[in-house]
Amino acid sequence: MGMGRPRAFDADAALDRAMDVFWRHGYEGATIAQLTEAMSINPPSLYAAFGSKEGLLKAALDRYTEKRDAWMDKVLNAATAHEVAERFLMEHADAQTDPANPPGCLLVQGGLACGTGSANVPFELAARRTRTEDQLRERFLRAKAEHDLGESVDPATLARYLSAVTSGMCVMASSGANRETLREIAAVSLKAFEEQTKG
Amino acid sequence: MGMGRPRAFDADAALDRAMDVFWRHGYEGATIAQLTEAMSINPPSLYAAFGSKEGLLKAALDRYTEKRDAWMDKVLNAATAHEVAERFLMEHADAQTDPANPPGCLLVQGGLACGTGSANVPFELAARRTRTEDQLRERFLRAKAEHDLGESVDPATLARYLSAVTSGMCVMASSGANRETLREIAAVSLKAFEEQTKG
DNA sequence: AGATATCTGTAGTGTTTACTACAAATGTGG
DNA sequence: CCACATTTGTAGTAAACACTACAGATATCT
Repeated sequence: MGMGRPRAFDADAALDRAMDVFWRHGYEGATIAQLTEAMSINPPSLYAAFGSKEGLLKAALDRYTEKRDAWMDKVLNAATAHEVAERFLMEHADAQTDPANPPGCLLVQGGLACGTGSANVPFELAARRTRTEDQLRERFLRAKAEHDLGESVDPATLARYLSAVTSGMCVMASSGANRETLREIAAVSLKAFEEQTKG
Repeated sequence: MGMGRPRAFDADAALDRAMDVFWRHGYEGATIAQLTEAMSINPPSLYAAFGSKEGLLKAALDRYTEKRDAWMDKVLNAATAHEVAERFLMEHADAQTDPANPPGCLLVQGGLACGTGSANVPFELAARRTRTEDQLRERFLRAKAEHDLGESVDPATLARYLSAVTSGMCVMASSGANRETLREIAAVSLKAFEEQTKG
């Protein structure tokens, strides 16, 4: 028995195109027509490969997470907690204003509030944001064990603070804030981090 | 000549209901059917009073801004820049987790990215967010003139930082962060503010 | 080569969307 | 009480939406 006609498009390349559309217009604002055009495929190919619009989003998010993990590894591998925070903030400022991508971050631009038919999309995005926060907390926990951070420091608070600041930078980037502006915010935030780790 | 049949609903009360729907589902996620049901009116009444879905959003935003201005007055009337920052952050933590409203802030939940047919909605929301930032900057400029803030302090940076943090708190509130968590973030942010105003 | 399994492109499907025509209702001014 | 101006409820409309039936194309395996 045969194995069927092979797929004529590269799924990962197509996902990169879809990612861009979701990023720019949000989940609900992105239409199947826009997605298929960007991916250079027809609707049946999209549905055969990803099942549904939401399935496509999840696949795109998986790919996004893949890239983000590689990026986070470099951040988390910094020697000290302070340097982790600095890299995290500054790399975010740069990434969110990278002209190669739409402004901001897909995990925020994708949609914070959706219609009743897409109610779980915001949850899906929130879960992926939480992942980043978890990674930071784990790293700061390790820093505490290594006596890089003091006993009185709460890793969860630090992680949440950094997560909140970068989410806020997302919002500002989406409304046109430039790289310098975001770096400025990152620099001020880093001072709070320093102050928090002293106490 | 007569003045026509009078309107049978209270426009401001109806706008409060519409605000809630936009807040909970975003601009694109909110349907006319949901809006008319929440407002307890029929579509023709909605369109006669507000022109279009986008017109309704703007009217709801005007009402939101009205309430927000009253709230900001109390914040801006604090004696010192430090107290302004403290009130701004803490009041935001409370407001964004007020059970009387959907979580987060309408100006962020409304929609950061929209479809091509609603492309100016994100701009409309961004403009209103900028207004708050402008108010803060003006207040810090005054603080500088009053020697409450030092010569080397940049009011624009301070305002942008606070704006970024509260936007980030919005994102976290929308994904379920509770009041204590937001207050914690506010407290850490306030330290950055203090540190920034010392330098 | 033949049978089989999957993909591709065309051309749709039913549903939901924002929005509205129209006639009845209800007020004001003369 | 009557002409007029505006609102209200019913019942839609055209367009856009996510999604798919189907037939032809293209590969693999025996």
